[in-house]
Amino acid sequence: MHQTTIIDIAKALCISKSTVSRALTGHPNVNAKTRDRILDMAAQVDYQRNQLAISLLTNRTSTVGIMVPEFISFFFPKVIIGAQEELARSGYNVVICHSNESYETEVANAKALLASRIDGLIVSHTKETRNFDHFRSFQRKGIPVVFFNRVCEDMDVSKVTVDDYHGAFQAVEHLIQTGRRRIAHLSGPDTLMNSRSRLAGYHDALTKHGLPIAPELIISYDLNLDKANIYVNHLLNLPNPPDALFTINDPTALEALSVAKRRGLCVPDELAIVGFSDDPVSALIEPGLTTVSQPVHELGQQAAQVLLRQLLTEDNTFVAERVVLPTKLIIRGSTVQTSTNSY
Amino acid sequence: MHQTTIIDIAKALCISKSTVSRALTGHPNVNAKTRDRILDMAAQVDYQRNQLAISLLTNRTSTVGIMVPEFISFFFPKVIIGAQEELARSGYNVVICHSNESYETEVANAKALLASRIDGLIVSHTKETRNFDHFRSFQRKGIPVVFFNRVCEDMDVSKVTVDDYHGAFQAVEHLIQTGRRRIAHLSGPDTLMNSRSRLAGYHDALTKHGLPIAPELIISYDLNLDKANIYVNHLLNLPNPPDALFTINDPTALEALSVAKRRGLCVPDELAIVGFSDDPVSALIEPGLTTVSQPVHELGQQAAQVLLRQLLTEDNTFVAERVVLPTKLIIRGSTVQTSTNSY
DNA sequence: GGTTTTATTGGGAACATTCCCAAAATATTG
DNA sequence: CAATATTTTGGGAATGTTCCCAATAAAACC
Repeated sequence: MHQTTIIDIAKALCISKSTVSRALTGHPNVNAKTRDRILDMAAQVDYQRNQLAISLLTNRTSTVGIMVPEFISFFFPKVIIGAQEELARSGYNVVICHSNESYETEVANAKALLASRIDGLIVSHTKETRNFDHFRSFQRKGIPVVFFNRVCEDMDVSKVTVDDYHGAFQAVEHLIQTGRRRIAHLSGPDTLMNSRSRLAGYHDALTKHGLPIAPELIISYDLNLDKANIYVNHLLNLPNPPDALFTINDPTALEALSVAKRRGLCVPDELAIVGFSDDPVSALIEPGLTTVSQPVHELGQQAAQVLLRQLLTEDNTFVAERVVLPTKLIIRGSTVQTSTNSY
Repeated sequence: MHQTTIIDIAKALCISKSTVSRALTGHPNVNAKTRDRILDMAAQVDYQRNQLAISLLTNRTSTVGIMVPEFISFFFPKVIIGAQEELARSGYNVVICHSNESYETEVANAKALLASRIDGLIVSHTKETRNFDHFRSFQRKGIPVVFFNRVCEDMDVSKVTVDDYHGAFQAVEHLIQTGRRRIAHLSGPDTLMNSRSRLAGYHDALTKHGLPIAPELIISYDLNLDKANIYVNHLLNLPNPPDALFTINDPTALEALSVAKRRGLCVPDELAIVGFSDDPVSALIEPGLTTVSQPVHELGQQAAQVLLRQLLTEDNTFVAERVVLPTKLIIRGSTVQTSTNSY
């Protein structure tokens, strides 16, 4: 099926395509009467410009790609919305790819985005990603890349994260200050920079307060929630079990909470639990989950702003930016006995 | 910055662009030796085909647009994933637009998708949408449209939904069978077809069991969660308050649950609550929320399959399909006293 | 070795648009 | 009214690719 083009309009009105183009793009050098006739005709045939042709000619798509590993959790959608709002303000469209935590899919998505000639890329990589060549392709071709949340250390590109180290440090310090001494950490895979940072925060908080690092209390897992309860049970079955658990994220902490309940453990008295992210669910359940909240929407905004700055720097003078947003410890019933269980 | 083209490769090897094109597209009529040289060179310069040029020429983008009103809740992301899996299998890319429940944004998104020449559209409209002309544009231009979840009655296009009427009917019947007599309904805006269907199911269940329709117990609201508690409180403040509440969706039901708790009402004894959708949170809270679950992932799959069938029917012989997926009532503590509160 | 067949290659149109430059039409000036 | 200035219009190149058709090169046949 043929879609109406400016040539169709030109023929119908017996004028040249140049004039039609001028009228439709709002160029001033066109007679008012002619312009009206053209606009009328365009409306009548429901003309829609062909962005493909324009992008091909101008070598700009006004489209930014956003790649995320998943978007079932609240986190990535909210980041995307933050970024999108910011990008829309500057006239950029967004195409969203989710890799389903699969490296293969991520590489395929990268190729597709490259072929579709996006102007920039905002990305959080999968937990499987060890090789970043598919992202370096963008860099080589002069397409700005901004990493967020899960960033690649080795690439000289802009990165936007929250202060994972400090958030974890605060969380663990809170557990120590409320009297816990055997604090376990259910960590993420070491492919993830934020996972490593949180582990470092955990480590340093213990050390600062003179507590030993117990390797048997540190478990790194692949974020596959189905397996979380296995690891939590393993920890609780230890001869000398932990009195507190700091997890890589809230879903894991919620699993832990459910395991603790199933085992008849009293939370927070027998086991204190702290998550990371402040998932909306964490405030709804009982006891409420103590967690490290991060400015999710702002994360997206900042990533977009950094990218926009780079898109506006046409020459190659742009230097990679590093943005670190603050986290905040939210204390709820999973670490501190609350007088009331109501909301 | 200039990206490598087949012409660059052709010049470098002193051959014609036609031969390069043939080699890269896997056309058989090219000398094996020449092909190897071309593929080597392409790999060396990290050549990426320009999809814009190909799409312009072939008049096909192999891209499907998916428009949703929001994607913070678990529902739409999961539908999108279902659809995307299915579409990827047939070699289609997906571009996702969310309208943030704004009609203006929806129209703007539709224009952008039209300009970017998507091959097909899967859509759930905003709660503000009363005029569907921006979707008729696609139809007129021969671009297949499939509505899901929130469908437009007046358009002759394919539609995929769950059985909202029956789901609501079952939910209300369950409330009646467990002894409730004054059942309130917190409904969605009447712009939404599924909202109207659920209201009809509520209505007919009451009628079937000889219960009166009490207009003061039916409130239609705009799904703005901040206001939900106002309406719930209003209902509970009635001289003759309801003993059960059926809500348009789970987030609303969760708000109601929280209001009931704040008021010191015992759920389910003094107030039974049923939601719709089976949000993951509904199983985690206490009491668990009784709700009507829908096959979310399958909804996306089916929408994609219907669209794919239409995309393969090149002539105009395709007739609109209507798919209705079954719902299932999940009974939890918010309507029936459970012996244990554990998971 | 010449002729026919087959394999391989190159040239150019087409896709829809913008933008530059020249041409034409109109308006302004002396 | 002629000369000049201004407005308005049209023609054509360019964007990167595929595909058709013709041209060339190589192989096969008599």
